Amino acid sequence: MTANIYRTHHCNELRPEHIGQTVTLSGWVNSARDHGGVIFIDLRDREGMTQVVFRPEENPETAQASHHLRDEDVIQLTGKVSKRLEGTDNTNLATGQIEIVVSGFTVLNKSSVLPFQLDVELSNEDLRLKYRYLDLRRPRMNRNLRLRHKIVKAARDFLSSKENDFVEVETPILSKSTPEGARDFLVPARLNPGKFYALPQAPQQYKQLLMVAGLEKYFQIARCFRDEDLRADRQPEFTQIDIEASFITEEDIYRLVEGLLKEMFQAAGHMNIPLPFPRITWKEAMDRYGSDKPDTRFGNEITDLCDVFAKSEFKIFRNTLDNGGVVRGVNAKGFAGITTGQMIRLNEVAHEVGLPKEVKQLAFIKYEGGEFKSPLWKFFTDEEKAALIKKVNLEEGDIVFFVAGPWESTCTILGRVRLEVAAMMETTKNSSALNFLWVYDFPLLAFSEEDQKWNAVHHPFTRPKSEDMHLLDTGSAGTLAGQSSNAAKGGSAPSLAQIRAVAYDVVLNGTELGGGSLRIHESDLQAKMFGILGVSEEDQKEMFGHILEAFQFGAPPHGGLALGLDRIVMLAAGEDSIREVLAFPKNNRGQELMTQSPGVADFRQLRDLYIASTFKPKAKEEGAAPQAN
RNA sequence: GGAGCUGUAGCUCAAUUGGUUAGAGCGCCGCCCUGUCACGGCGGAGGUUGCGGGUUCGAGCCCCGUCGGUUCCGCCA
Repeated sequence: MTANIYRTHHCNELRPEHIGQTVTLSGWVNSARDHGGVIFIDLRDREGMTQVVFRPEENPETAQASHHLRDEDVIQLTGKVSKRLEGTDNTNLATGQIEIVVSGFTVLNKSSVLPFQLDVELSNEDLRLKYRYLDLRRPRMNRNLRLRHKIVKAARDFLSSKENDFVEVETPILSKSTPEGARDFLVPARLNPGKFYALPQAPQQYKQLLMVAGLEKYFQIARCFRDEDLRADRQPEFTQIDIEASFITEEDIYRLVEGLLKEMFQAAGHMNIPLPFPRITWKEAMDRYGSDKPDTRFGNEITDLCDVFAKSEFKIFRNTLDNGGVVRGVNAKGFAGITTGQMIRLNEVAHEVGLPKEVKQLAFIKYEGGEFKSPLWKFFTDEEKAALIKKVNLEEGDIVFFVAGPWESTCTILGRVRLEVAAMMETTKNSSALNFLWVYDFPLLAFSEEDQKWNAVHHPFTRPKSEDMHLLDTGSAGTLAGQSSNAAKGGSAPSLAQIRAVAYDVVLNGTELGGGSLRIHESDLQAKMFGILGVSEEDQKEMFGHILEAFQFGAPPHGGLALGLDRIVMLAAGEDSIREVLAFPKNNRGQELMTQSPGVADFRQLRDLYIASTFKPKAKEEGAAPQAN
């Protein structure tokens, strides 16, 4: 710290070797202990705390004035570093062997009583957000912000190092709307009446065009914007570490990102991160974990039971199997003691993610007290029972949940059940494991029943695997829906659904940290993709003409990835919400409660922008006059 | 858009089957206190139980509506 008129040292600096020196400190009153005579103050700054003492017998006027100090007053004081009295050292304080005997002080700013205490956990998040500048004074929040800085710095340093040599480039925030993906935030363009900028959902096109520009290695700590509903790990504006490089393969990306994440987590104090990360295909992730972002910190994997029930006479299983569906289960080890409430909750969860309404009750078998308990048991033959017990390793105290249906939704449902059981059993509660994982070979396309068309799973610039490239021609407009249902039944006819992308996600403990892909760099292939996605040639020209044209001027093969910085910091900090690692986050409705954004716009502002709001506030009651509050 | 949880003093929470004047801790204010470190002691202030309606002799508690918060589903290329 550089000494200046406010202070010669910070509050976590003075040690016994400073005894005898006259020092000046500035900071906040963390607590005041007024004994009537002698008064103690813990003075706090961002580095730590130092006890200061006011002694009436040495400086009567100063001591008298100190009676009026209250918590969170900002003061500047001068005094002599002294050894504490015998037996009064405080081992909880780094500066606990010394204290400052104050000769004089100034109140720089008096504090009113705070709306909440800084030393007590607060459950009212509204209040925390309204007074965020006070909330951030608390050590935990202060630590989180500084941790975030360290992690970002580690990322910058790693990518900028001589060895990696990436170039940080800023791309526009005022950008252009794209048809695919999330809802855009729009900004009216005053100089172009009737037109709008869109805030970027990601710098995707810009970074690819930087590759065409010959930059070869680009990164950016990029703010991204998506106007969708919020979650604990989703804010309307968030930060990505955005990376793109030319003349590389996915192996280069894996190696780079593994090194990068290791550096970032090490900066946060997590030292044991073995490389390389394990890899799993999307298909296997779905098969075993029912998720494209598996949490591998615990077992209870999904077991396929099609062979066990291949000859089953049980109607539901029979029909499912005959229609190309699957029967699968999850053995929740040691969860036979499930409560009624938990069972109800599990059913809700299963229905939320697609268990058909007709299936009233998630099927189960539990083995408890040497007895098999199940509504289904009576439908199974002895061979089936024996095969089942063996296949899922059903032991005393276990409960197995079953789902029968199409492969993907069956896996998804069981995957959610698996996670919910783990949450109920608090399986990962005290785990410090960091299970990094690559998920690769994602499908390129998914058929949307809602839109009745094929959509890009990752984004429209994603490169199909070369061995699947020929399948791009299997899609012709009239047969798309038919192919989709064929794929859903696990049919083997050539289908757009079977095309794999050179796309990969990096996952940590069941959270997607980021994802990327190799890109299309050929204009004809890119045009073909847009065609499959149902973007008309006219729209292609209008919305993507620049990128299609760019790909005709010597575009290098390229690819990249984006990492969700907020989530990374959240996990590194051990927090459950990214709001805890953002200085000024928004609440569930996208409001920032401290400044009260978003706010209303003045009629003149709107007029300048050539826009008018069509919003009509709901009338409270018929005939009731609107009330000001 | 849907579901769960939730709303009581400045903060964190309590209040038996619906039953007297809605309590506690912390904080705040006043007085006392010269070695504390979450200092201590004594005293005090502070509440339209989110809001509106209903049931009841009686509602913080039950019912309906509404508003806010939060978690999840939908959504998030």
